Amino acid sequence: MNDSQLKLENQLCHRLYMAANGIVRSYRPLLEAIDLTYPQYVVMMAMWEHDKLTIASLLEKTAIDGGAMTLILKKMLGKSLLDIVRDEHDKRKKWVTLTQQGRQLKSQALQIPEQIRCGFPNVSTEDLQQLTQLLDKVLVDL
Amino acid sequence: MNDSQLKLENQLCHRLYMAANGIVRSYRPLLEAIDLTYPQYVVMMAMWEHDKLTIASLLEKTAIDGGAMTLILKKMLGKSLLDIVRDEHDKRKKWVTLTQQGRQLKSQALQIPEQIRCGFPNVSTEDLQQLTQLLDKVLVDL
DNA sequence: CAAAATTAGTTTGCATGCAAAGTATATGTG
DNA sequence: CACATATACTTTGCATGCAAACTAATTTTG
Repeated sequence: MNDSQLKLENQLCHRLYMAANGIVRSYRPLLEAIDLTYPQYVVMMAMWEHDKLTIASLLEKTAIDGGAMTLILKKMLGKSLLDIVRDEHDKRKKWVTLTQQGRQLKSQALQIPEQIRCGFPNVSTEDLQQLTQLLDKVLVDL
Repeated sequence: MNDSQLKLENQLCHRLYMAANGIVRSYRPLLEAIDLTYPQYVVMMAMWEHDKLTIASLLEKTAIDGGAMTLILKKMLGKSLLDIVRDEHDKRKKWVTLTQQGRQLKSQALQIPEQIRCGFPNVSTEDLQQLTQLLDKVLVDL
């Protein structure tokens, strides 16, 4: 067996780990300005796109852990960014909707993607496309 | 402003987030067999490669958070995987070394990279190389 | 050389990620 | 219709990730 395969340098997983943490870290100052954590921002993006979702579909779209989601939504409720109401017919379900305030926050978030993009001058648009395709290949195997 | 840029589907960051969490998750059953968490495994890889490191260089090589590292090393000490001794001349420094047991664990870990690899039939060797290169571009901008 | 700045680690408080157990509600089966 | 399952969430316990404050020791400066 080749133990070069155990070298940190050769671990795709470790590169992903560093890149994912690093990028989330680079969002932090921008998100602080609108008082959101990164997972909260992910929830907001899902909501801005769909306006009304059950918690289950929110979990599916965001890939956030269920247990964590309960707390995240609780925090966001406290900030009046969204409302949560139980489904009339299926009382297990809960519907999440944006408040006026939650909807308005979108205008302040619109500039974030571009600002983040500017922080990665070394990554070209083609690089981005390739990365997207390759990561999707990884994701289908998960 | 184009609000398609705020769609979850278009976020590199979210793909990285899902891929990184997902891959770490796929390590879990294999690492459970040798009683390591993923960050502990990362520390072990660094140690197998270098045999003796200060905590500072371990932090640099693994990119693990300092506060977390203290706890991780404490756990690993408890499992007798490594020893930690204060530097004679610079009493701020601490040296981490592998115990016999820690060194021996490597033989059981040698098969992990290949087993993980097998879990991603959709990702070719070239894909892996490309991903590595692209992630390195991201990493230099962090 | 003494004060200021820096370095190496630890501690603390908060926010997840994750597995597993628990609750409430619905649905499927006999 | 009663019971076993399945579904949608919540709760709990543990392990980080992260920023900031803190301690101890070393180095730099004036």
